[in-house]
Amino acid sequence: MSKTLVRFAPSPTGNLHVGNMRTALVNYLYARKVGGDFMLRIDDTDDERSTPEFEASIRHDLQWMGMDWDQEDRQSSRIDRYMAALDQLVQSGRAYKCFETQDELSLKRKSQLAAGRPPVYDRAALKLTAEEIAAKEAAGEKPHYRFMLEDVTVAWNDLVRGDVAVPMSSLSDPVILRADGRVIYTLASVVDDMDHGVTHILRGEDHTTNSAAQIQLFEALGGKAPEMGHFALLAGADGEGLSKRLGSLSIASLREDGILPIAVASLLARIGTSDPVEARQSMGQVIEGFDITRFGRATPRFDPEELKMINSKVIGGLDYTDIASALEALGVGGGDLFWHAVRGNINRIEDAKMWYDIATQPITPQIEAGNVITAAITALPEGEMTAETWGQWTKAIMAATGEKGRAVFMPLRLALTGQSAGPELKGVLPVMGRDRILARLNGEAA
RNA sequence: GACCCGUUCGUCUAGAGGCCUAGGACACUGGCCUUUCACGCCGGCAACACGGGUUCGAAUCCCGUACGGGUCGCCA
Repeated sequence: MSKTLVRFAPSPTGNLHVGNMRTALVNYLYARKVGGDFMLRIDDTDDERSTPEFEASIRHDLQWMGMDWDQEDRQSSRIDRYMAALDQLVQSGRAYKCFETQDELSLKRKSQLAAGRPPVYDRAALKLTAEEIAAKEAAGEKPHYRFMLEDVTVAWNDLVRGDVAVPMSSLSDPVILRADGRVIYTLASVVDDMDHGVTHILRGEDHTTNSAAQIQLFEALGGKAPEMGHFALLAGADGEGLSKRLGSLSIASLREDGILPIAVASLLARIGTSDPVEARQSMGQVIEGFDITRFGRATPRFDPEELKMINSKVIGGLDYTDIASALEALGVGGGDLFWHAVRGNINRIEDAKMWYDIATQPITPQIEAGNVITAAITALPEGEMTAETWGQWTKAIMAATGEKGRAVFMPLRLALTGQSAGPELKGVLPVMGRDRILARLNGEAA
């Protein structure tokens, strides 16, 4: 049994969104769970749409997510291999030249559709004689090549969908080389998977029929298809296909919204499975609980609100050492004490800055009538505000006023922060400082 | 249009003929705890898309309908 190798094979024709990232993540987790290798393969055979910028962005997003890869390759560097494979298919009679133009083909499809028939290629090119082909080529017509499908039902045991059967009669012979000489992904991918020794192909169910054709391609090339797993695609929160609104769900936009990678991983690795979605603190935990057999066949909905909630939970469990540098970059002080006070009250790390500003920049206090504030002013301990100040102070206020609980607490919160809800004041007092506390208790905008 | 897949609490799902007066998690919600909030603990609300059939018995099997997703590219 060879070592498990899976791959994520994006084409650099756009930025990663949650759907892509889920595919990448599933592959990554699968590899890590069994101690196999994870490969990044850049599928850039479509050089009209592929750009270095998109490739860089994809790499950046993957790294941001905390995914590392053990191997990498790119299709544009393997053209020779693909041409050799094509040659092999031509020799064995499985690949053939076609001369229809794209217009002719789309016209053909249209009339088939109109007649209520599946738009399957009619293999007209197979009827061409050697002379006709020679004449066309002499006239300067460039052929494209198709792979001849065997008319059987291709079946396999899918890692997530169970027994799958695709009758090939419903499929067109796939084009594998374009008239302009560029290789099509269908062939390139199979050649790569064979050469690299990919053991499992895990991708979205939109590839199911592709897989059926490619299984024949693997065999025609003298190889054997890897294990396959096709998971259901994500839908939006309203049940609509995700593709219609990808813009707002790009990884980059999530990052800008202050969503942490581990929150994204926590959700994407579990959505559509029977395992509970929980906020994890590390990729190791996500890997540990991953099980591809838990995926269902139904289309799960991806709700950005759920991601936000998970993000809040992740943040609530973060230790100061985890994000000390991020806080420093934001200009948030107060150290461990302040962070612990604030982490349960924020949805994004950036929000810590908001509470820090409330503690350190002038605000308008809300002074509630009553004797609590008066007592607070006289009872405020002298000297440096520490972690112990809050306890001593409130105890003194309670003793002086006879009030307790919320009656003591809320007036203080309103006066000190101007808000009715927020982080534990115990951790806020030290950064606020005695002078500002006193001023706010006196109703000054300090 | 054809073909494939799907449809169980708001959400993700468990469920492979009697174990289901349908279980869990998240969300929501009531209470307890607590020097607010949160956490934690205890409780509650809440679903088998619809219609036929098979069967002593169906969420589970069959047929149909509706709805959703996917595929049908010289994209990947």
